[in-house]
Amino acid sequence: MNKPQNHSVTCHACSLNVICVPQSLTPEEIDLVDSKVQRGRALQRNKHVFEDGQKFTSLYTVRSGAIKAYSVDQSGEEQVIGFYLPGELFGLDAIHNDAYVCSAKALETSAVCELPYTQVTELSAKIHNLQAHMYKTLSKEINTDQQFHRLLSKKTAEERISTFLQNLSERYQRRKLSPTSFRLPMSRTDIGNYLGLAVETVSRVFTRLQQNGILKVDGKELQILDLGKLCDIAHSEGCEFRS
Amino acid sequence: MNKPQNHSVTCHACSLNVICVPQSLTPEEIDLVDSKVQRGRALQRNKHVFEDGQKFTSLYTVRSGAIKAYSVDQSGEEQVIGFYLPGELFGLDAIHNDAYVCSAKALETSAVCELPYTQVTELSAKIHNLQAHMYKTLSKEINTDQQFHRLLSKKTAEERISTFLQNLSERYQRRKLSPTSFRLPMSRTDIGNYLGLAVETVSRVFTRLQQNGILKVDGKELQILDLGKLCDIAHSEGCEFRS
DNA sequence: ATGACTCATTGATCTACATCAATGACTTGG
DNA sequence: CCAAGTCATTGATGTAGATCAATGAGTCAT
Repeated sequence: MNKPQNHSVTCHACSLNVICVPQSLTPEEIDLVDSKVQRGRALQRNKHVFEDGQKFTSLYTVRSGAIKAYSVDQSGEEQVIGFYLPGELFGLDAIHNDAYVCSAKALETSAVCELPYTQVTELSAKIHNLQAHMYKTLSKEINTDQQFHRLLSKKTAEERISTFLQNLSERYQRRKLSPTSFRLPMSRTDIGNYLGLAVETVSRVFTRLQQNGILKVDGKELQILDLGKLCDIAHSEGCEFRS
Repeated sequence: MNKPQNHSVTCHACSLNVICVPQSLTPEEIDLVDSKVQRGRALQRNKHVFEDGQKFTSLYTVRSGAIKAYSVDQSGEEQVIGFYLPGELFGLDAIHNDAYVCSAKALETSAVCELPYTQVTELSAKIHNLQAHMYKTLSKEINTDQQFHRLLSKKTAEERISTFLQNLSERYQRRKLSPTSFRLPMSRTDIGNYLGLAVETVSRVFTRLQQNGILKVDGKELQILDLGKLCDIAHSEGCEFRS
C-alpha cells in the first residue's frame, strides 16, 4: 500500500542498531538481513501498520515514533496490548497464524522497518545468531507478559502505574534518552486500558504521585523527580515509603 | 538428578504425538528429535521439574499428569503462571536467560520428556519444520498471554472462571478425553491465584454455576452440564443467558 | 483409628476502584 | 479562528470482590 521509501539509512548506519535486531549479528550478517528490510515506511498519527485479520506477512520494528497494539472484542471493547518504542520488534503474536491477531497503529508520526516473515525464517535457518536472537526475543516477550500477569492479578493502581512508568523510563534509558524526563506518547485512556484501570484512576494516581513529590506531570510531559521512590512503590516491597 | 528411565516409548509410539512437538514433523524428522529426547522422567506430586534461578538447560513436555508453573516474589507472594497438561511444551520463558525464570512442579504424579535446548537450536537450524514449529509455539504462547491480559483487565469473576473451564475443556478434548467430565488437577487456591481472584470467590462462583445447572462439582471432579451456557458467560457476550 | 494437617465452603463486613457526573483545557479541521 | 470534538481532572456515589471469620470435609502419617 505504501511503497517503501528509501531513506538510505542501512541497519549499519541506523542509530538504533544497538538495541534492534542487529545487536546480535556480525557486520556480514547484518548485510544479509539489511538487504531484506523494507525501510522507513512512514505513518501519520492514527494510521495502521497492520490491522486485525489482515494477512500476516511481516514483522516490524519501530524506527521512530511510537506504536500501540490493541484488539477489539465482539462487543466492541478495545484492549490495549502494548506500546512499542524505537528499536522494538512487534507483530510476533501473529506468527502462529495466517492473519494478524491484533491491530497496530501509530500514536504519533512514526516510521517502521518491515521484515518479511519468509525472509526471517529463511535467514534464521542460515544465520545461527539470528535464530538465537529470534528465540530469545520471543521468549523475553513471553516472560514480560507473565510479569504483567502478576501486575494485573496482584498489584494496586498505584503499583501498576509506578511499574509502568519505571518500565518506560528503562526503555528510554536504553535508547540513551533521559530516564527521568520524557513525553508520554499515549493518552491516559490508553494507559488505563492497558493497565486494567479506569481513566479517572490513572488521573488520580498521577496527581497523588505528584503531591508526594515523586512526579512532575504537565499533560503528556513527564518528569520523574524521585525514581527510587517510584521503584519502591512499583515493586510493592512492603511499601513503607522509607526514603 | 533423576536418571532418564527408558520406558521404551519413542515419540513414534507415543499417544501424544499428534498434539506434541512431532505433530509438525515427518517420520524421519521425528527420528532425529527422538534421539535427543530424555524420556520419562517421573515425578511425585509436589516435586519440581526445575526451580526459579536454576541453570536453564532444557525445555520440557508433559508426558502424563499435570505441571504448575509459578514464581515467588521478594515478599514471598506466589503467582501461578500456568498449568501444563500432557503434550504441552513448557520452559519457553527461560530461553532468553541463563536461568529458569519460574519454577515448575508436579500437581500430581507426572512424567515429563526433556529436550536439551542446545539440541533444539541445532536441530531447528537443520529441520525447517522444527524451526517453524518452535516459532509458532512461541508466538501462540504470546498470543495466549495477551488474551489472558484481557481476561484479567476486563472480565468479572464469573467470566474468568468460565473462560478457564472452557479452556480446560478444549485441552482435554484435544487429547480425546471427555470435554465435559474431568478431574481438576489443581486446588481452588491455585485457580484463584492464577485468575487473580480470592479462593473464596472461586468457591462461590463454583456453587453459583452449579445452582444455575451449568456445572456439577464434587471436590476436584467436574462435570460441565451446559457447555453452551458456559461459553456464553466466558465470552461475556452481553451475557443475556439466552439458551 | 487419631490427631494434625491442608482444603473447600459459606456468611458478614470492608474497601479499592469503577462508575456517574460536571467542568475546563486542549486539539483540530473546516 | 471558531465550533465540535476529544482529553484530563476532580468530586460524589456504588459495587464486585477482598478480607476476616468460622466450620466441616478430606488426607496423611503414625
